Amino acid sequence: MADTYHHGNLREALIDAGLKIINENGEDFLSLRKVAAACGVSHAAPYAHFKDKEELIDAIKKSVTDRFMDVLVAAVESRNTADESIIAMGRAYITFFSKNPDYFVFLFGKQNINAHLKMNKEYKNDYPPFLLLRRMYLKHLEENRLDKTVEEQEIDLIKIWSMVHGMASIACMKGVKSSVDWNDIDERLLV
Amino acid sequence: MADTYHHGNLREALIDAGLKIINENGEDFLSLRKVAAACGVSHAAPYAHFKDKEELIDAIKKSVTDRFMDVLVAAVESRNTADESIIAMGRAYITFFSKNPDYFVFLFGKQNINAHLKMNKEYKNDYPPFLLLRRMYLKHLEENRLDKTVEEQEIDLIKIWSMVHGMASIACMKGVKSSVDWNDIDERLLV
DNA sequence: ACAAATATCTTGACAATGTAAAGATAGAAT
DNA sequence: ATTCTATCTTTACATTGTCAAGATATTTGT
Repeated sequence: MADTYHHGNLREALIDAGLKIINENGEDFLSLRKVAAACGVSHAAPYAHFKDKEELIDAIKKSVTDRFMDVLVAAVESRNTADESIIAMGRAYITFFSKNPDYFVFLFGKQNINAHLKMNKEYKNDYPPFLLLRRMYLKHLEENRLDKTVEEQEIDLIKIWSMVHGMASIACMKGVKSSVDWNDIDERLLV
Repeated sequence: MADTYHHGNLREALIDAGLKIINENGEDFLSLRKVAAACGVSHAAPYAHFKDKEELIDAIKKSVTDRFMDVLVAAVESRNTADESIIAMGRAYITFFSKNPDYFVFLFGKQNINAHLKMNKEYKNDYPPFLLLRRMYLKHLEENRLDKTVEEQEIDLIKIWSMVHGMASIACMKGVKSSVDWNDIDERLLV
C-alpha cells in the first residue's frame, strides 16, 4: 500500500493524518506538505483530492463534527424523556469540548460555522447538533403538553443553545479559572 | 514623518494598519510584510517593536478589547440600577459583535482568550469584560438584598456570561438564519 | 482484449511569508 | 563629543500554498 504508485486510500489518510497533526501540535502547525509527507506521498498529491488547503481542513472539520454528533446522539438516546435527553445532550456538548478544547477552536474558530457542511451538501442550511436539539425540544413540548408560538420556540432554542455553547466556549478558554463544575450547571437548562 | 529614517510612531502605526487590514480583508489576509509596507517601512522593521507576528496580533487584539470595553462601560453607565446595567451590558456585548462579526472570531477564535492580556501584564488573570460583569452582579445582589454563596455567585455569573457570549457567538455565525432579534432576548437574562 | 479516457501521483518551479543576522542611522546618555 | 542604544534596512534562507507539465495506474468504451 505504501510501495505502489497509487496510494489507494489517500483521501481518508490525509484527513486522518491532518487530524493527528492538529491533535498533537495544533491547527497552526498543520501544512499541506506535512500532511502529504505523513502519508508518504509527494507534496502536491493532495491536490488530486482537495481543491486547496481549506477544502482539506473542511473535510477534517466534517470528520470531527461526525464524531461530535455520535456523542450527542448517544447522550440523547441514553435517556427516555425529552427533558432528560436535552440535559444529557447539553452535558455531552460541554464535556466533548472540555475533553478536547482544541476542537472547539478548530470547529468554531473561523468565519463560517458550517462552511464545511454547506460544501458537501450533505447538510443544508442547518447545523446537525442544532437540528438534534430542535427535535428534542419539540419532543419536550409534546411530552409536557406545552403550547408555544414558533417565535417563542426559536427564542427558547437559541437560549438553550446559547447557554450550552457559551459554557462550552468559556470552559475551553485557558486562563479562565473554572472553579465551576460545568456538568453541574446545565441541570438548570430547562428551568 | 514619512521621509525620516525613524518613523517616530511605528508601533501604533503598525497596530492601526494591521487592524485596518483585518477590517477590510480579514485576519487571514494579514501579514507582517503587508503591515510594514502599509506603514512605509521595510519588512523587518516590525521586529524592533514586536517579537513575532503573534505579538503584533495580540497588540491588535488588545486594541480591539479596549474599544469593546469602552462600549460596555458606556452601556453600564447609561443606567442607574444594576439590573438595568447588566441587561444593557448584555445588549451592548451582543450588539458590538453583531456589528463587527469578524471581531468575535478575531478575539475569541484562537486558543487563549487573554494571551494578549497576560502578555502586557496590564490585566492579571481575568478578562476585563468579565470583571465588569462581576462588579455589576455584586451590585445587583446588594440592591436586591440577595444573599448567595460564592459558589452560587460563580454559577450565576457563568450562566449570564455564557448566555450572552453564546448568543454573540451564534449571532456571528454566518449561515445561522437568525429570525431572532438578539436585542430582544437578553431581557430575560436575570429572570 | 485493446485503445482511449480519466484519476492519481511526481517533479519542478514560483511567489509570499516569517524570521534571523549583519549592518546603517538617528537620538539619547554620559 | 563620544559612546550607547533603539530603530530601521538589507540580505538571506526555510517553509508554505499553488500551479503546470509529465508519469503512471485504473477505468471505461468498444
